[in-house]
Amino acid sequence: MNGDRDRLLDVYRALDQMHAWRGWHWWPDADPFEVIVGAILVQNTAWTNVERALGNLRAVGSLDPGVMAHLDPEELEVLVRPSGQYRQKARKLRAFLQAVKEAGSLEGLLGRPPADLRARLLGTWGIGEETADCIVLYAARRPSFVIDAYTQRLFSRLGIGPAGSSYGQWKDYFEAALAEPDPARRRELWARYHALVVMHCKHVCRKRTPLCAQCALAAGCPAAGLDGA
DNA sequence: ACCCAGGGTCATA
DNA sequence: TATGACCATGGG
Repeated sequence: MNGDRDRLLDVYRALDQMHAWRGWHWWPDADPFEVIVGAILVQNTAWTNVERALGNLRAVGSLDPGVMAHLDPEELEVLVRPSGQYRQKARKLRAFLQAVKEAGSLEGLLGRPPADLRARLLGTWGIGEETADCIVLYAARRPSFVIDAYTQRLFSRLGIGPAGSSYGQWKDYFEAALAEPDPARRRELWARYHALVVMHCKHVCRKRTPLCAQCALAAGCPAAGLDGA
């Protein structure tokens, strides 16, 4: 529906005006493999912890699929330990490296048609829908809208969203409402949209300390009355 | 001493 | 399909 698109673009512009000053120290232009490692390590984890783990990996030159693949599994666990759930995360990284191996190369894997790539990622142990979409969007740089807990929380508050509540329903809703004829423009809009949502929720629209009265979205946000005395 | 963070898997009903 | 236990570190 066209009204949905307009509402989403209004929110987009509001978020952009609020957070553009923060700069773009987010994934959009980072190295693809680093994006993928970050996407796996950040699962249910604070980003500051992920930065430590990425720092460890960088320090030993392992932010490279070929190098990481030759690490001792136990050594990999030690390196990613600060990101929490370190045994699971190390196993997930090795599962992804196996997928790379089967595809021949990282470029070969990321170069597959987006739907094919997404299916292959979902077939990899430790990669679910959100992580797969992050990889398609920010590493392979193809359009695929990312849904996360922030997105559902923010837009539920604003009374915007699909009929159902499953990941696929949210994804389909945003992709339909924010359609663009040109794939490059589509990817750009979706990438920036998700980045803005994350920035907004990290800095403003947090669950325990809603600051909606100070937020440009306050007029449409039911949580606006929760803060203040 | 809690609570929770940019999820995902597995077992159960 | 849907809910719950589990993973585990570090910051507030």
